[in-house]
Amino acid sequence: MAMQYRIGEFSTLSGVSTKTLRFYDEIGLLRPASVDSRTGYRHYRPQQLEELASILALKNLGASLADVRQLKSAASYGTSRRELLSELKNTIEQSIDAATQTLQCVNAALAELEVSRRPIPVVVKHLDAIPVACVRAEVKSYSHILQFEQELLNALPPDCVGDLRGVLWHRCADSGALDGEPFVALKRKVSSRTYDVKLLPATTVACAYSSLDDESAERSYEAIRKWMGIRGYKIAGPKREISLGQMLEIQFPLKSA
Amino acid sequence: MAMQYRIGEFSTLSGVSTKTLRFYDEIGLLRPASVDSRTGYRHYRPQQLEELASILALKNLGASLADVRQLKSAASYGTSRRELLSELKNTIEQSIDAATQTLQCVNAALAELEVSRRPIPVVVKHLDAIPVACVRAEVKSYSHILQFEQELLNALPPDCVGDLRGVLWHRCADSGALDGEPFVALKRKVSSRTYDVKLLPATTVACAYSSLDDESAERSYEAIRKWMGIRGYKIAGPKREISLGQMLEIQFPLKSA
DNA sequence: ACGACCTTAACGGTGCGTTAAAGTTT
DNA sequence: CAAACTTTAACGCACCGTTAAGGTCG
Repeated sequence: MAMQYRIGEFSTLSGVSTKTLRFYDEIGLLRPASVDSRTGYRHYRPQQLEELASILALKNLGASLADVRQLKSAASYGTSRRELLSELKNTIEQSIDAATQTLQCVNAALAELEVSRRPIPVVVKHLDAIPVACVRAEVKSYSHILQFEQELLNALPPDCVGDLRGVLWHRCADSGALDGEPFVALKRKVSSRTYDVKLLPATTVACAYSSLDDESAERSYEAIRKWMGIRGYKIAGPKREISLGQMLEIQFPLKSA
Repeated sequence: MAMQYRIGEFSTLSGVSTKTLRFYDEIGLLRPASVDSRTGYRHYRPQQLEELASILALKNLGASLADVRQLKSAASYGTSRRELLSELKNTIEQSIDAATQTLQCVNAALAELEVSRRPIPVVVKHLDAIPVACVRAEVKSYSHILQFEQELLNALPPDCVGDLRGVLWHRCADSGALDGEPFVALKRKVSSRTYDVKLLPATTVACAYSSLDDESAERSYEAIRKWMGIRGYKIAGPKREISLGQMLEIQFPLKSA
């Protein structure tokens, strides 16, 4: 008679709960050596302790149960095991990198709480390309750009103007002048000599919000700059300011990195 | 009229899927500013873009949605935010440590694949205390210990002998003699002069399996030693060998660390 | 009237923990 | 007979993605 255990004893011997053992049976990961056809009782054998140990060992290295099950049915044990371990290695390395990054961000957030009561939230976002009409202009003051925006709106047939509008800010060599480019989204194609029609490229941005006054906007700009600095991001193209009624959304395009 | 968006537009503006927005509504994390009572349509306002951003920012730092929701309803914003960030920091640090450990283990497993076709799995396990009867003996050879085990079994009333039995190996100063202590689990209390009755202490062990021959056992011993070395574990007490019919389970008690 | 929008409802995925109700063994 | 064991079944967790079936808006 071959030695065999019922599920409870196998559970205490292996340190794995009966629920887990039943679950492993259910998903075909570790089937009992035999099942009493009348009572349904599961019976395990000593060798299955080792089999279970090999499952747990892989699980402890981060493998999913699906991975382990797949490995058992694999043709060439050595090869696929190596592949699995390599994948696990990559996954772990990536997660360590990500966690290290996140840790720095948390530390930065804690530091910021010391100086600011209400830190300004910054988030990343992927934007699709947008067809727009726009005019580029150098202005001396921020409010001056609003005139150009109005002119742009007036020059467009009203039925093709989308809801989205804003300003692109190009880098100016601190010459005292601002190089802005108001734009409005287009619902359909138009063409004209008074304005440009182009496609704002798809991009990933870091963004934050502000109210309409300069001071608030400047705080948001600063928050984004700091945020990017911590994460090592670089700016990639003109900043965007999106009008949202009483609010402003400020976007810094990021290098895809 | 206050500016407001339907869920689809709010979704594209924020970069968060409509499904997620509905989910956040459902769990009370971000309620739309208003809901049309007839159609059920949700309406969002620009300010909620910022609110959503603050949610995403926390989520990106590893906070759970429950954490974020709790923070919103917290009395003292600054304090609880600091607490949350500190907890996140601890969690992240721990996960980095754990992942670093795991990474080393994966590397070790990869290295082992180069030398051994079938690595011996090693797992940790928590054992409860076990009441046992045992005799301690110095023997010259491993097989000699089996005689003591038989004597022990003969000396005990058969109805109090449990299924579990094995040998404790004490450290011997390499004097050429082995210091072993066969034991059997007891189902009820007994006492005698020919054997000791005591409680094997609860402990955490690293364990592996082998067949009954010396060579196989030695490979398993070596596997456990290597496994412990990588993880920096130290042994804490006599090793245990558990009889499992045709198999042997070898256990090294670990310092709880 | 058609397409693009919106709604609720329900399943899926990961790895089990946790009752619950009911049969089996000692 | 009671205690200790076993069985299946089903919900819960975290965070949505993904159909599905059916109203609403322009």
